[in-house]
Amino acid sequence: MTVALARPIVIQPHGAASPCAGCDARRASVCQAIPDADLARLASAAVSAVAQPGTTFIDEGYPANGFFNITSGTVRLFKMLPDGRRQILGFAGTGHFLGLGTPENYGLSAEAIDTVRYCWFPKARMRALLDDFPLMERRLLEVASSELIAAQEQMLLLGRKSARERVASFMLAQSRRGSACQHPSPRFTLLMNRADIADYLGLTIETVSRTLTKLQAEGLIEISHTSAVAIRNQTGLENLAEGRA
Amino acid sequence: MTVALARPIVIQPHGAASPCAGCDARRASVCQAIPDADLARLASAAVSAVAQPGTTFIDEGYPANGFFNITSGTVRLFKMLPDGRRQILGFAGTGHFLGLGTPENYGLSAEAIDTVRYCWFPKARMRALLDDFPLMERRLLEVASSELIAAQEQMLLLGRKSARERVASFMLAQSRRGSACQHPSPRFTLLMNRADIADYLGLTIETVSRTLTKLQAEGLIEISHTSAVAIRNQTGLENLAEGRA
DNA sequence: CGGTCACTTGATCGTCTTCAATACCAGTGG
DNA sequence: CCACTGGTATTGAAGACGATCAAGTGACCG
Repeated sequence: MTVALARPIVIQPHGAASPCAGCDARRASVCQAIPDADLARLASAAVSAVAQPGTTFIDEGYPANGFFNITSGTVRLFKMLPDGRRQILGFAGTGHFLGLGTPENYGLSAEAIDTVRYCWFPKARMRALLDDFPLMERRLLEVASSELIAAQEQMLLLGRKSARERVASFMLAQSRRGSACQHPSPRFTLLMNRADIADYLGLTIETVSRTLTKLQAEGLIEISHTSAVAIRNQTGLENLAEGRA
Repeated sequence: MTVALARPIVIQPHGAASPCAGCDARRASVCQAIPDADLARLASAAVSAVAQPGTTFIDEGYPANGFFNITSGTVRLFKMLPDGRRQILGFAGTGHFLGLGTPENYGLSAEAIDTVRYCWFPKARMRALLDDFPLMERRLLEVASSELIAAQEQMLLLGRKSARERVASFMLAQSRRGSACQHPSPRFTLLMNRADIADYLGLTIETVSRTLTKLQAEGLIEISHTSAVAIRNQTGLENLAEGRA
């Protein structure tokens, strides 16, 4: 079951210079807790790397030796059963912090969907960083808390929603992606394939496909080229997602 | 939809004396992060209260005005859909900390299964406590992390396991309850009814009942008086729970 | 003893899965 | 230019698992 460990290619061990200063992800990540003056310290604690599409860079069950901060690209996080069944726990994009809730061994696997760049923090250095910058620990607690909320929402979806409701919920969540607290955009691109969506929603590829076709026929959404989505009826979709329809 | 807010009965506002010193839950809770010398400070930040069986003391969607630490009893945590479908997210017992991941409004509801005693920390006082005892914040991060891991495990269960596998997983989890890192005990009592189990596992009462009957017939477990359980075949149950059977 | 409540058991039904075929698209080479 | 290939998505038909509906059992209690 366990896939061979594909080791990431290390690009540049962060040096005394400060690559963090110009990091696109910093604003959106836990690194925002580190003041500008200490960026060199932050940079020296991390190593940046790249994972090619399809590469697994965190393996469930393997010793947890560090933390990850995604600086670009998209990652699927998942758990597997011995017979190959897969449950995708979430998708991580720019600014996402991985490795939380990892006492000894990683509790999930992470695989690059497209080309993924990330910073890797060895466990000990992360510990030291947290000791010096309590604000970062507080930020981490916020992150963990919001992940917990998201996980609970997903438990409701997986345990109690129908296929239609799951797909509707997913589409709405995707439309909100990126646009933090702003207005969700009615047009967006799916970053993952049907298999990913199915394994995220606890369905099969076929059911996802059928459901999407149906939602389109009903005028709730519109899909072109399998990944370009437009929300046509926001409130209709919201009612469906919340089981009010 | 929303149940009328049943306000908890406040027993004693913690005073300068220190009820925390003799608290059974302290060892198992985030309060262990507070040194003995500062127990008075801890006690003055909290108010202890009791929730009668069936009482809802956290309401999803309502303003989050504080945190809870369970000192005795068992609580069901859940989310609901407008039409009444319920997903139980977990059960909280002695030492459990509630209110994490709560920015503005509570993201879940909490209901006492039996008589529940708890300490309530108003938001502001909790904030102050965390500022003064960074160790407590660290402890909170650990708690949040382990809850996240548990939630992810449950997502796998809800999304990808069969009814048999779910029930088997649940029974094993229950047998491990309490006995932290010790050997799981082969005999235990279910603290919740069939409806709770069903709503926790994303099944119906009938399916849970049927499945339990079958597992019993197969000699994997034994149930007496509907709530006294004995594990008869641990490894068989484990194989089933992990989908290896 | 009737009533309630929680659980169990049975019969039928529906949703989603499974299995299988087909469509679609990009890339490759004749 | 077009057949060929491989990967991904769609569509169709049949089947299974769990849900729903309904009845029955047993414990507890006034």
